[in-house]
Amino acid sequence: MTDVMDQTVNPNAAQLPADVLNQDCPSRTVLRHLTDRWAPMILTVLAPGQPVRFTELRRTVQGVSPKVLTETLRSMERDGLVTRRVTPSVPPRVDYLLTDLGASTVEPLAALRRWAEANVGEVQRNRRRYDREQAEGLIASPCGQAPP
Amino acid sequence: MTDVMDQTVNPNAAQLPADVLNQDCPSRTVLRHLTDRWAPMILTVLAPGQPVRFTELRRTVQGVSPKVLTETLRSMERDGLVTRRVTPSVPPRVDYLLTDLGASTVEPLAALRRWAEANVGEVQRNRRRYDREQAEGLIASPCGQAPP
DNA sequence: GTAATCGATTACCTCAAAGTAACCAAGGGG
DNA sequence: CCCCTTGGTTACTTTGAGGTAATCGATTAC
Repeated sequence: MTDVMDQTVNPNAAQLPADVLNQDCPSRTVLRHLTDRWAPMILTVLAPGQPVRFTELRRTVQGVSPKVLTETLRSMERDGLVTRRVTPSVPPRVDYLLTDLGASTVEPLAALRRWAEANVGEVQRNRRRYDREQAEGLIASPCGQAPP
Repeated sequence: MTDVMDQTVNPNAAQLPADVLNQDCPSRTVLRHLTDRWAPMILTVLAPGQPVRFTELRRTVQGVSPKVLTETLRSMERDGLVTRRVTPSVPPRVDYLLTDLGASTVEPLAALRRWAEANVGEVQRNRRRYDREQAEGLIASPCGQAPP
């Protein structure tokens, strides 16, 4: 659960301005958690501000296993992005909701998600073109003969 | 190099609007590449628009190995985010520069990077508080006696 | 002659993240 | 009596992303 990179490796880096390009800057761990496999999707679901139950999250974020969903939510709770609210009942009810800090990630992450959704077509075309050109270059020269 | 998720698993999902929450939507692969470990940092360095040499990239993005830098750049070239420009000389010179598509990722990714750099302090405080509260709950009850 | 440069590639290894499957308690419904 | 529910946990396995170190070829600088 705890992360090796949570601590600053180089003690001299402690009070310098944060810079993800700097190997020792702890902002790298923050960026990595934000870009964890499931975190952007979870934050997308929580973005409207309504509390969401564990099982509903599990259904909405398609393909996530309960183990990984729990782990990711714990990590986000530890970072202060979400609040876990337990209602003791049978069956138990647990809601997750954004903190103010978590809510401030919604805009940047939504922009990234929108970019991916808007440009998936162009990216796929680029990939096909690249793979085709790679194959051409490897198999034969323009005249149908093997390259020198 | 090629990616299993590059193809749509469910053929019926082909022409639906892109949605990262959908397990079969190829936009998920796009989002994942954008959030690859080194991609946001590489795009940060290329953001100004000037071509950047391989070795300069290697120096600026601290901690990246040549192998992984090559892999990441290839993947970004395949997706159409960067252009690789070779100048045959001795020693060889290779520049990388953003395509228009790549340039359009700069804003969203820079916003994410800025968030990480701006909030690293608060996140670290949250982590310390969470870990402290966890330790308290596990070790002793408020009266110094073991919990029932 | 030999060291350094650049932009890789290769083989190999490691480790953390993710996946799988089983199980839990405490009740309610059939 | 058995199974369903919720929100997990545990143990185990898999994967793949990433890291390490060595090497390359062609040339210039020392």
